[in-house]
Amino acid sequence: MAETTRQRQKRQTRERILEAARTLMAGGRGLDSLGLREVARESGLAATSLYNHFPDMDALGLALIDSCCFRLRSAMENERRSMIEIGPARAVKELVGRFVRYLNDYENDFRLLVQQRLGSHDRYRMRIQRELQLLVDELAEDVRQAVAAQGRDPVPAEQEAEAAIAIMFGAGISMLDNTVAARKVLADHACLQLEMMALGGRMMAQGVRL
Amino acid sequence: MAETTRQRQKRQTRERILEAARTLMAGGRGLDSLGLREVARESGLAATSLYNHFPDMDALGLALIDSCCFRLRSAMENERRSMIEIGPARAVKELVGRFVRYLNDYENDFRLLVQQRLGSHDRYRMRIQRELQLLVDELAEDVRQAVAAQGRDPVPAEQEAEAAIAIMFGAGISMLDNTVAARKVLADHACLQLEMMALGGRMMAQGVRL
DNA sequence: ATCTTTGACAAACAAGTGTTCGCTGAAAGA
DNA sequence: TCTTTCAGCGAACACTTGTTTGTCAAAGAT
Repeated sequence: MAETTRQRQKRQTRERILEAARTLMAGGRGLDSLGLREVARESGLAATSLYNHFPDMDALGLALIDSCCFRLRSAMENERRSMIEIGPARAVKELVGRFVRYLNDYENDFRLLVQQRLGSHDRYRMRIQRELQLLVDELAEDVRQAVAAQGRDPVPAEQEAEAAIAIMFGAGISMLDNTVAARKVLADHACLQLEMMALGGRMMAQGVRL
Repeated sequence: MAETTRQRQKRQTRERILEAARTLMAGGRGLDSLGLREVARESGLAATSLYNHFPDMDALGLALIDSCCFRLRSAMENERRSMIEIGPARAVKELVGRFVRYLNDYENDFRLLVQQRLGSHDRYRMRIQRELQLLVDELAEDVRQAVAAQGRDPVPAEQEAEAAIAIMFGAGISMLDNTVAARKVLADHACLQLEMMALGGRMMAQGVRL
């Protein structure tokens, strides 16, 4: 069934509201500090009109977070050119590269997600935690594939992935307060750290211990 | 010179204000959502009295953050029983152990720090970033000492420390939404991840590559 | 004992908050 | 063509916000 004019306009307005919220947060402001009237003003609507699109302020925030989760997933989605083909060193570089590109494009998304990961709002937190877990799982699967090709013990794959995400997000947080140019060196650091991690995982699977 | 009655009372009142703010944040609330009047009410003072202790609301927040930084430093301070003595595996366990104890004691401190690390307030952010950098530096020094005893190349010591902090903080964030009991398994994961990291660092220093 | 300092307070201000209600005009369905 | 639906709007409600001003009483200094 085709979309009626009404439906299309409503959808567009809704998008305009979310975009306005994004714009307001661009200066580094937190989601909590956004006011309904402020968002309404920025999107050129009356304050009350927002209630035609979101039942309350929380719903708006959740919609915003949802879209951020979606874009993070899309940006970090692996093309499944497995590590086996390109080798682990290049795989790390690709992973970090994707992440840096995401950060440059959607810096405020990332800020919002990391901020709200520990926000006061339970629904927001759970939504984000679930998303990050999916990210870890996906990466763990990649590690497991590469590992299987080497006949390694697959035990630490999840731990490796979890640590890798922690390292990358930590680097990302540092990058936020740096110029795009200075981020390159931070990205190199992250690569080195991830390589150490991968190397340690391989050795540990081979039975080497500290 | 001895402390006069006036000075003592003022100091105590100031402490009472900060303690009230802490109490209000105990439920997981963010610093941004705290109102001056709310803090005043909680500490049994008139709203205007807070201005006798802090020039404005931002100063109160900064004082709060400062005290959180101090407690984090105190809790994580190494007794300098170097890794050489106890071995890297036990060193990791001790590090994580200290961190978990800190987290159980000062959960809201940690929450506040991680939250405001990406907060909208520049002064807050920089204060926290500096503190975390000190933590990394300190840990890197420990790593370097252990490394020197083995005649290893000291290059990746800072990277190893940075990654280690990222891993531990990542684990800490996950722990926040879990019961104290369930945190033990997360702590074990963190230990494993840190061991992988240390192992990778050692191998890399020996020239082993991916 | 007198004078100065100062922490605590109440009142007030201008502006902000999220949300509800009743209305209007245009699009959708009959 | 007539009727229903509903996105957008202005007014209003009952708060809350950070901050300033002036007053008062207790502590410190002389």
